Amino acid sequence: MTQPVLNASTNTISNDIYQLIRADIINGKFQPGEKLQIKPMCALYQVGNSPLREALTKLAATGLIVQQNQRGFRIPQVSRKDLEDICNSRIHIEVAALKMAIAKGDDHWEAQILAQYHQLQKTQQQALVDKAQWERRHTRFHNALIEACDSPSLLGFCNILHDQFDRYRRLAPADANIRAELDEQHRKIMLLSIAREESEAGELLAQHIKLSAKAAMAMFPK
Amino acid sequence: MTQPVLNASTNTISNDIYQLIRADIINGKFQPGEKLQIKPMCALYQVGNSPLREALTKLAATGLIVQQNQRGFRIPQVSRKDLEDICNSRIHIEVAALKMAIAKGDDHWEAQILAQYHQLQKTQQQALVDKAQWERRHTRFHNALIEACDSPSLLGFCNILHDQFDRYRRLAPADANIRAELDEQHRKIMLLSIAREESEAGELLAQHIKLSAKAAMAMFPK
DNA sequence: ATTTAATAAAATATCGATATTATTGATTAA
DNA sequence: TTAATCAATAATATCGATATTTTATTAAAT
Repeated sequence: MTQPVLNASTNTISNDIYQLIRADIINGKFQPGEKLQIKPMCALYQVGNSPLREALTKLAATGLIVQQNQRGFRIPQVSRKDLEDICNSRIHIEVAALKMAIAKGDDHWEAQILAQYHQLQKTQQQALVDKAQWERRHTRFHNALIEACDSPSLLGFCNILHDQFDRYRRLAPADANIRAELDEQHRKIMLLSIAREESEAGELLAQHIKLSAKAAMAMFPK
Repeated sequence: MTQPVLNASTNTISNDIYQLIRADIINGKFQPGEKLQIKPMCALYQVGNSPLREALTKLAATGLIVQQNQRGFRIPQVSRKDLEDICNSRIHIEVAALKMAIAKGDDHWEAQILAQYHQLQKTQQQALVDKAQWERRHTRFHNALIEACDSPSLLGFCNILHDQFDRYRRLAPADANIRAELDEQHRKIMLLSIAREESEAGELLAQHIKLSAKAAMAMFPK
């Protein structure tokens, strides 16, 4: 009796394209407020009507797209209020998940944090930083921190918020000083987590999220 | 210059059917683990292929359905572990939202809580309680409590968790004693919230959620 | 000029048919 | 028997075409 093997089965077009569009939105390939018309999108991604719509529907459910009845799909507008909401919720939920992970994490959890941090470091030390790779590894590092929280629902919410947050982060110009401080925070969060310093790690993660949002926040008037 | 009027526009079939299927799942019209085949579902809901799939895709994104690549959709299995996760996350997020609402809520918020509580009461006092109506009003009451939290993302997560939680609740047999205590908790939560007793209201809501889950939890071995 | 109405154009949402993939059942080999 | 292979059946996912709804354009009216 073999296990159902999760669903490593063949990917669907709908699913492939969902991932593609998701990445493109986060990476700012579309403007805030931009209309995503069906026919042009089909042409752009080389797929048919149905799988495209399924992908957009799914993205709408995670807040990376907004859907209006009979009026199609568009990229959400950006605003200070929205960013503040995402930022606050992310702090609230991700910090809770980190504390739970610190309470429950095992050797494998610790090892994964170290592994992902190492990979992130390696990417940063390259002469010409591969932006897409950095994004992927940065996400993986943050996920590794909370993975042991043992709560699928919280992990799901963290992913949703992370995606929305990243769209804002990539919208803002990079700042070398802030970047350096963020990197240092990564290191400290890693060490504090593995040292099981629950509240200190949580507090630092909260600060880290706030600092990550700083550049994007500056784009909006108070 | 007229406002875009939200999207009160014509509903789509996809959207109508999404709401219908969502309600049917929460109300236990399908068995845990049951396969949702496309053709039979089209026949059952009297709609075509595409809008059905879009509705199912959306439901999968909120966790009320699971999707497997190339193997369609099914109702999620139930388990103690899953229920515990949903219950804990709901406590964590909904209590936070309540506290924020208590901090920020205005007259309108207070009035809405009173109004929704009153409606819920009225439904309960009927000779023959209309189950569907009670569910609707119960959801509205809980939403009214947290609505003023001013966080769209937290409200969204609360809705997702509420739906998943309700499926479990409706799975378990009703217990008159527990029901009476839950009703009394509603009253107290309402009063404490309007009295701005932040931490007491939060604590009671947490207990309320735990007690709501009690009957369902008893269905699973420890 | 600015709104209102009617028409044309464009876009969305939906249908019905089909290709692709998974599942079932039968057949053969170990 | 059990396992493995292949064909048949059934189900999913996708395509292409069409009906419905929205948006843009033009003409008429205040």
